[in-house]
Amino acid sequence: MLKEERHQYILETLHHEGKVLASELATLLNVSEDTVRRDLHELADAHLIQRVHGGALLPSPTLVNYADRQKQAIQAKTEIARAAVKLVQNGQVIIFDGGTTTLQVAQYLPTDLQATVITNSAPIAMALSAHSHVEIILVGGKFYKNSLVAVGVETVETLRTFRADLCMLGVCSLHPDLGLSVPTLEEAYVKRAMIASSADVVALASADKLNTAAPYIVGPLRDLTHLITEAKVPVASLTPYQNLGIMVIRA
Amino acid sequence: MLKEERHQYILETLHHEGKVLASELATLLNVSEDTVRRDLHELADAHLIQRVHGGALLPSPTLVNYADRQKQAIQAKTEIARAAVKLVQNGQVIIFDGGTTTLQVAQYLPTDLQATVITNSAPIAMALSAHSHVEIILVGGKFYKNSLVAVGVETVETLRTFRADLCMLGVCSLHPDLGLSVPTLEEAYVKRAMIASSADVVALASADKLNTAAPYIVGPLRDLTHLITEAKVPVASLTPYQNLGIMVIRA
DNA sequence: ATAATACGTGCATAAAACCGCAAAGTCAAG
DNA sequence: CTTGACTTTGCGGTTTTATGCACGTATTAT
Repeated sequence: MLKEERHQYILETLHHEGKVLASELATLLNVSEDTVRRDLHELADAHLIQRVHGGALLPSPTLVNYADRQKQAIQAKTEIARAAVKLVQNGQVIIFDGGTTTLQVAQYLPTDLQATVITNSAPIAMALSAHSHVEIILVGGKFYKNSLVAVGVETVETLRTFRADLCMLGVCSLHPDLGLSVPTLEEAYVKRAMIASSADVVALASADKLNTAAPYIVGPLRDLTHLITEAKVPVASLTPYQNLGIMVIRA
Repeated sequence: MLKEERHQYILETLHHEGKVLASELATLLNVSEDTVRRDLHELADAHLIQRVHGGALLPSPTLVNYADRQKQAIQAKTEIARAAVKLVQNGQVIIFDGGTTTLQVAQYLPTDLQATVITNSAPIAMALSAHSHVEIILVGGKFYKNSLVAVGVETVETLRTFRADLCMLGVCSLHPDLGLSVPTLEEAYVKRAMIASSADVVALASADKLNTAAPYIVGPLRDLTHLITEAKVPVASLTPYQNLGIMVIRA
């Protein structure tokens, strides 16, 4: 295995996992720890990673914040992401919502996928730039700094003009009676527009999102066609969703 | 077997396998390793492959590319950026073009700046998220993977609806007679729209951009009000720009 | 405080790259 | 067909690079 391949691999896993351990990399890549250390050293010199005792972290502070959140329940999110990826097919038009979970999905899409992706999320657009056969439409608007997505009238109006096969929706709160809800009004409008423009709507919800509610209601549960959540969620608590005809997947 | 055939074969396997090893190719093609090395060298010169110790990889994917570009000539870029930052004032509406130089400018903006930034660049929007008093408008459109900006009709139309005080324009090629030019048609349209919507236009051009030209003309030099370039550029070569009334700053 | 782990450096080795040269091959004009 | 200019290729020798190992030091954990 070439040095540059290892570098590539290290950067990829780092972006996926949020951190890497020198010892793990050594066994994973079948090289001595010395070599891994040298690799990490070089990457750090190029400011592509942040070297720390025992391994490395993501470099930029803004990314790290984002990475922090990403680290939380990484396990769960990657599993949800893997399950979500199975739902997409070549040739589809897919709307991608913002958020760390949907970003995971984007990163796990096969690199040779042919599709059109519509998104209001800057990180997702950037992540998908590596996929040479994916056409990316960035939906503009007022930029919301917390979640790094565009929101507002323009975003909603633009989303309306599309007709997508699939929508990957990051979910903040989901409740059998109250439906889908979010913490800000703007996000509610945007998600509503995404749902309205998509044939199928896939909600990605980690366990802690289930059976909670937030101030602004996006819409009723029957707007969703699929719900992907963690395996640890008890089957019983998912029956209300299934009863509404939602295809529930426990990743 | 002819040289061109080998080149063809090397490119094919590279695109198929993702990498090639010099040693493998030598046995596979029944030529000496020296010959293979010479082949790889030529292909690398033509930027068709990325030469590494032991073999070659695909020419670096976009994201890495972007990071690379950001690394190069950091020194010059930060100086240009520092000079550019001095031109912005509180309360202004500023259009930010994409590109690594303008990204530097964004990063060097004082964190307490109060302003509205309009941009079609995902990295710039993300970078400015750290500035809590800057309102960010992300302009959407077809996402161009190379430079991580939105382009296309929608981008241009949206840009037209704004009226900015200042425009930070990343420059590809600048020539006293031919004016401002860029490598793609789409970018030309976008930059033209940015210029049209701004009272002042600041061009950021490292030394190697001066007195060069690219296929697509954005417009004449008199569209610019300011030109910021490196200190190492000889004063004499800047007089044609000054004669047009452009305020030239050597950072 | 002490053990365990991780780090950095120098060194040895093997592989890969580079250099110059001469042999072999290619091509076109006479 | 032959000659001569040019290109391409392989070979020997040298230099550079990559990697693992040993060992002393630094950092973290118990």
